[in-house]
Amino acid sequence: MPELPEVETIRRGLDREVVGKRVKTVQVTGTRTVRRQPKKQFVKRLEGAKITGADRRGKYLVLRLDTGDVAVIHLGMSGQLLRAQAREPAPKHTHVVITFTQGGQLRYVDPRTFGELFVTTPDELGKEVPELGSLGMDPVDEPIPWVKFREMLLARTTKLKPLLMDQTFLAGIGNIYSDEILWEAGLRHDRTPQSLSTMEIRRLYRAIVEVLHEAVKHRGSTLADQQYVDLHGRPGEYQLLHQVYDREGQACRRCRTPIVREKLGSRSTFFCPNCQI
DNA sequence: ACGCCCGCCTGTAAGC
DNA sequence: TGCTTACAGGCGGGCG
Repeated sequence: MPELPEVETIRRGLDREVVGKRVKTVQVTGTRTVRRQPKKQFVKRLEGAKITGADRRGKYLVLRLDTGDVAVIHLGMSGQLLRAQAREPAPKHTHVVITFTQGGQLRYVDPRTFGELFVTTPDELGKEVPELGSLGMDPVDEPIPWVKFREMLLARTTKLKPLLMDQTFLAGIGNIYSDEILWEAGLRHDRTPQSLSTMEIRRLYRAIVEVLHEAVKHRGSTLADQQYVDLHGRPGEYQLLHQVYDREGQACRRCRTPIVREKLGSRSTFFCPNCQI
């Protein structure tokens, strides 16, 4: 479900709501959510720890702990983190509940169970967790120098859409934002980096930064299924500004041409056949 | 090293 | 009103 803007919105919520709090108890009820280490070890390394910071790397959330460990959260397709009071009934598919000494809980809810939580050390993050060690630059967290972007892009031969979604190229972009970025850049999903003019590379670079920043500003995209909500259960608003994603047959806001949906593999790609060349 | 396809899951909506 | 099928923000692995 969530891509960089949604995860960043949740990170900001964690910064306000759980950083500074101390973990009292941890309950793991789901069987798949904590799968990288024994559940007992996960619980033991969290209980008693104070959360000292909330970071994001691509689509991963990293909570720093005063024990020196870090708690890593990946939401997969349907994961939610929700702030709640202990007396409120837990929603269906609540798999992990973290209760704080000051009261209140952080709940991990995930119907499809693709997401996961684990506790590790900062050292192992880069080494023993390969998907985090090989993450590309994060276009919101660290501005990418233009020259470096052009260099990185031209070193790859993958078509633009799968390249944007490749987490080792750039971290945080998924199916929604790759389509939105390519519309903004006026480029088709199947162009190769080598086919781009300098001006087109510049447009792509600018579109990546602009679309992601705008989406963060509007607190991410919540689609009809309401699966993405922030810590307080509130939806985002960037879906109102989507130009192509989930707009098959609707008029392009720039040229009125109907938006086309194509299947690439098993996933949908939306684009304007007139504006995107 | 790549691109494609599947599997991992549940819920919802569309189609018959 | 069913029952069945397709599809959904991610990712890793296996295949050719």
